Amino acid sequence: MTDQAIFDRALDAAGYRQTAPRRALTSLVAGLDGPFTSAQVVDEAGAQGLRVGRATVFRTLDALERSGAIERIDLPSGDHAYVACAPAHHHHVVCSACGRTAEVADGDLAALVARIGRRTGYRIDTHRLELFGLCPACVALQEGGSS
Amino acid sequence: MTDQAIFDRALDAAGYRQTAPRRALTSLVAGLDGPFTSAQVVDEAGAQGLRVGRATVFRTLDALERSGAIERIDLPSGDHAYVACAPAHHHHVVCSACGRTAEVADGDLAALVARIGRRTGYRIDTHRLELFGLCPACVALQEGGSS
DNA sequence: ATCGTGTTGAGACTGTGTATCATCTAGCAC
DNA sequence: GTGCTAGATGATACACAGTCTCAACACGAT
Repeated sequence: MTDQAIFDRALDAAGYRQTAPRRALTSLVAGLDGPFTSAQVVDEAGAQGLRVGRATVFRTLDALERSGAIERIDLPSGDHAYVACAPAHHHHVVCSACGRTAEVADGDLAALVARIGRRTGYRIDTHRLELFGLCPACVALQEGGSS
Repeated sequence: MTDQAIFDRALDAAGYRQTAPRRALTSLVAGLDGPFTSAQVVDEAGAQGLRVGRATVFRTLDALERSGAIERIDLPSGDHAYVACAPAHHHHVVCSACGRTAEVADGDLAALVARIGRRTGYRIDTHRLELFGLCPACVALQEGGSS
């Protein structure tokens, strides 16, 4: 759950116009927990009776991504999903049970990436680290339930 | 460039039958350098006059992935690609200019992942690290050409 | 209020990947 | 070698994500 205003401000800052469909979508997305796929947003928009075209959903997600308000991640299944996030460079841990995500500061990884660059001779520009597992709540639930 | 026999052996070991279409495809894939997409394999198969169905290409790539002979990576563009690789857990650095890849041992990352697990409280099962940049050859080329 | 430009929605389109199903064949037992 | 059977194949249809087009529209600057 994120504040819709954050999204709207990010879009505004990136030079995108404030329009009714975009506000409707940022509000919708703000109400979603965990990572969401574009299909999910399209469905949810339909369920809520928003009359926004599919293309607009993709365009708005794209705009949000460009303005740094959401980030695209790749689920282990190969699907693409988005997560709301702070604009700084960081990574996500995704709970494979409930979908909850946590952000992880880049911190130590930068050093590791630099080391890999030295070792392989590659000049590394970008990297992507994604972590999957169980969040504390789901770990507790599993341990409570399966004993 | 990888040895086709490695692929065939991997398939065999994983309990897959040796069939003509599979051998044709492993041979084709063995001749590809760098990461390749399924579309690329389909096209190449057509170009070489192999009469294998599209479905078979997908099935064979799936079989190769399951048997650990190739691994699926996600390009920054969001496309899915495959790379031939050793069966041990590791990561890839992909050259964004020529597509050449290098493998990076998991090594230090394991410690980092453990630390992230402790810090976030997540019980991390799997992770994915992908690095993109310029390989040594392309770095040299760029420096030579752009001065 | 006017105007230019960015945005919208509908639908056509492209491309990737999966499902179906009748046919075929690898590999095994004999 | 022959016959058998599970697994594999290819053609085709299908499902789905994402892009493109284009006429109509509306934001927001003036």
